[in-house]
Amino acid sequence: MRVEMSGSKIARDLLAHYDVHARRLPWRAPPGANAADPYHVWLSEVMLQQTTVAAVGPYFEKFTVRWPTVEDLAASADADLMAAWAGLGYYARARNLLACARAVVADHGGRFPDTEDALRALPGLGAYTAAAVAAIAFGQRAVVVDANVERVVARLFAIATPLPAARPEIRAAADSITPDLRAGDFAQAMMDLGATICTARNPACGICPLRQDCAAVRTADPAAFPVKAPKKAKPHRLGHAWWIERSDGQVWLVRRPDKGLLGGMRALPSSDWNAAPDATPPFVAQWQTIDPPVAHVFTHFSLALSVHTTHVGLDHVPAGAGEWWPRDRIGEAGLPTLFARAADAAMKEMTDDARN
DNA sequence: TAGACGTGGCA
DNA sequence: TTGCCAAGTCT
Repeated sequence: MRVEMSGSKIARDLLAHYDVHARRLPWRAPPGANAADPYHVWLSEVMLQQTTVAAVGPYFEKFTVRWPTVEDLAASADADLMAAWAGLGYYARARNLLACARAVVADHGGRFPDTEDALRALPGLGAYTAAAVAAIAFGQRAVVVDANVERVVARLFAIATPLPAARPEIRAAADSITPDLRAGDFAQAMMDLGATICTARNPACGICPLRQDCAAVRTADPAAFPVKAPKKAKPHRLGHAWWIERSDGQVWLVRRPDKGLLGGMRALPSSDWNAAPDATPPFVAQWQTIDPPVAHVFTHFSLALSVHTTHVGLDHVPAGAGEWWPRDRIGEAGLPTLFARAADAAMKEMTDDARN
């Protein structure tokens, strides 16, 4: 018989703290309730990838009201799902979300598999999410390592190897403190700790339940862990977008190719992101260029998007595939943020224009 | 395996 | 203003 049923001293200290201080989040089972719904756990985990709790909240609410079960989600039209995801970013997640829901229905009878390996085989579930769902929704012992856990573990063990080289070392250390029981609570407790106390900047070591267990708190600068490799500078790029407004108040929208930036999303017609300052418009007309361009920052480059507007008659036939969309209902088109801003700028310009 | 892939908040 | 950061995955 094991002496410590709940694993390491670290796990015991952390779980005791979690029992009192766990954050109440919409996708978590309330205290004392049965395990959380695997559909809710999966949906929230995907939404939370590289995304803050605050940003996810309204989207999780909207999705669970509109699609109460994984079967409902699997039956949704692609365009509806993509539009509902608009604004949350990393749109490959939305495409994979639908593919995963459909795989769960088609291959697993509408129930999520309960092992880490089977979960890992589903679209959009990588090492982290498969472990998190296995642990949180199904109570399996799984080593759940996200950026919070990396930070907490790097500090607990004062791991000086820089990321990403430190990953194997950090994972082994996380494994060593993960309990056999309550692995899901342990994972969530580690993430709560990372989000509220063991934060990236200005960690609150004074109130940390693990300060007695922590190697970094005994160093000059606990916040210096984890050590990170320097980042490369992000390039600046230029693009053009065209706001084509018909005399009946409708605007020409296109759908972007499934792969690549903002893949599968509705958008304004646009150039690529390595454009020359002077673009060739899609057709000859009187174009107004909005000044200044829309500035937007992506993960790997920043963009100055020059927006050009024109009016066309009812007889105008744009080249290529697309659809006319009422400008008054542009908010319902599900434009990603970049194009939503371009649309705002264009509509403001058109209004000012009409006034003069 | 390193780069592609969004967005908003904060210092 | 700029850079960092937030429950990563895919290729």
